Amino acid sequence: MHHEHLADLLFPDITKLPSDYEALYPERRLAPTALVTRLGPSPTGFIHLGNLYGALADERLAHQSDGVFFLRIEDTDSKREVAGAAEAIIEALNYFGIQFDEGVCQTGERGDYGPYRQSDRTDIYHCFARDLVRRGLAYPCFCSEAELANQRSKQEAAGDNPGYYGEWALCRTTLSIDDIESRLAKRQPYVLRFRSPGSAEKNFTLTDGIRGELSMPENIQDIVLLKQNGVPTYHFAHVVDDHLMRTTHGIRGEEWLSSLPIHIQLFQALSWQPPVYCHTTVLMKMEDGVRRKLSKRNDPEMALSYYRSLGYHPAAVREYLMTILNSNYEEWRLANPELPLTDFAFTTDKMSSSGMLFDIDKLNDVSKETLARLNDSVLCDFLLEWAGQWQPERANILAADPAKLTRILGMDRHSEKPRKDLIYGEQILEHIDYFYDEWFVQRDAFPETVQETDRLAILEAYLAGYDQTDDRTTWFDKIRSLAEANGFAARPKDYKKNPDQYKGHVGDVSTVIRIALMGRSNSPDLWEIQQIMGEDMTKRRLYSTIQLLR
RNA sequence: GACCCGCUGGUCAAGUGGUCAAGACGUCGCCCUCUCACGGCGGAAUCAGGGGUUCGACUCCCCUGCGGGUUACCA
Repeated sequence: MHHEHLADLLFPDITKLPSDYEALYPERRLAPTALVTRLGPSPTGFIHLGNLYGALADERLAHQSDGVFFLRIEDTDSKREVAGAAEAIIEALNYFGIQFDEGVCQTGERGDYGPYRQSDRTDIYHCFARDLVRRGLAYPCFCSEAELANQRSKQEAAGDNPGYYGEWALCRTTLSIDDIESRLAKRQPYVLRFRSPGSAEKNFTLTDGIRGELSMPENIQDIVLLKQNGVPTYHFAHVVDDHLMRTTHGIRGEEWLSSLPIHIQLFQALSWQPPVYCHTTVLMKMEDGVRRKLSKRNDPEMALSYYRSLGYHPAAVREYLMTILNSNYEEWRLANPELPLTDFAFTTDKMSSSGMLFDIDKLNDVSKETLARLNDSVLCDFLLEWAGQWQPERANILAADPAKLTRILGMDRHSEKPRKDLIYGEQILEHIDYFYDEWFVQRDAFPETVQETDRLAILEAYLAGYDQTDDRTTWFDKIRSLAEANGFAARPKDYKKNPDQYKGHVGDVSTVIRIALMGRSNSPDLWEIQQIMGEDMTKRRLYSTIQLLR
């Protein structure tokens, strides 16, 4: 009976009963196969690739099953909180195509299972904490930080596991109700601890959505439920929330695997069904020959903003993430190049349980394939928008003639075998900068194999015979004759057969023209480039190079 | 230290007792070709190690090693 008394003592202001909340947040009226998932970031202001990786899994699982995906802000640690972080998270995920159905949003909150910020749910946590106290499953602990530290060193010295459990859980057993009452009267600070019913000898098993059967020893730690300031710990808060918000699948990082016994025990203590936990793996990188977890401090490529600022298309990042998220996605994509990724049947059991290396080469390849499927004007709009945000001064130059930019981006991309050399904004700009006088630079030198006098002769003859209205074959026939006239083979094969008879072949000649026109020896189809550049720029570039050579 | 998770080519991986151990990226070579790109063909390259169980182990069990995580009134 004194549990009841203690509960009243600790939570005098709590009037609602657990059953009230159960009624307030009833089972969702969804199809039995519908999944309810959530993203529960803490608002530290930093959102990384790992967050997006998990969010994409959450999103797919919920939406492909006609379920619900919601955003819950887990702000129980005010020390780490950054103002405006929630909005930043929403905006960043939104950019990469992740939409929430429910929870915290730009304009506040929406949904019937809120509030969705843990800091607004104190009464709810206290109600269930009170219930645990009432049932003898939680108790106040007055041990100070110093006492706990002291105890921990004793445990270490004795070779015992550290923590607040069994014999070491002093406040669990030694405190009488009178003791507690007088300490409370003196306003002595305390935390509320869980009275763990576990035993270290016993194991429990459960099925992880990703890892399958898991067997772990029961939790025996009397973990903290409510901190001194009355705010719940993650352990307690997420259990209450996931139940009341009727979450069916809890996708989270593998760093939570170790505390799974705590969470399962809490669900049992509250007589609730836990969600299907799905513990994802961490993203790592290779450094000095060893695998290392990707860290936000040292690895800029961890930040989502990194990809945004470089101008990776959100669809490319999503596509890459899908390939590492589900091992059969790539195969599916190969068979269905045109389908939206939402047509893919995503499953948790195809997710990897071993730590994977982040592979920028793969991302780039996926990005090439993705951009190849985008039509020119969409790509153009994307590039303009990206540049506008991250490179305003360059954006102005591009935006002056969007039609030209569209043509540039469309070069050689409309055949059965389109070019796939566009990867991300920054790279694309570098790729096409020769179209703009402001960015034109002599990147490559003339080939050594072509004498200086020949360079000049070629360019002079080319300019003299240049006709913007030539079609592609006429134009190239001119180049062939130009090559021959200057002692170069009209066809590379002729040169290969008799290298001694020629100075080089038509390829060398067009390289000279390329250098003059674009400052580089490699480029897409020269004729098409000239068509886009226009007669004026083409002739001007040829002429100024001729001047230089003279 | 203890506990937990993981370990197939350089990378992502398929595989669930019997396979010449898929595929993709990367890499190398060849072909196509005015360069680049695209595409085509081909090559090199993998079951962490050791014990079991079994007629037979990448697959099951144990040990070791390596990597990661947890061990907070952070999440």
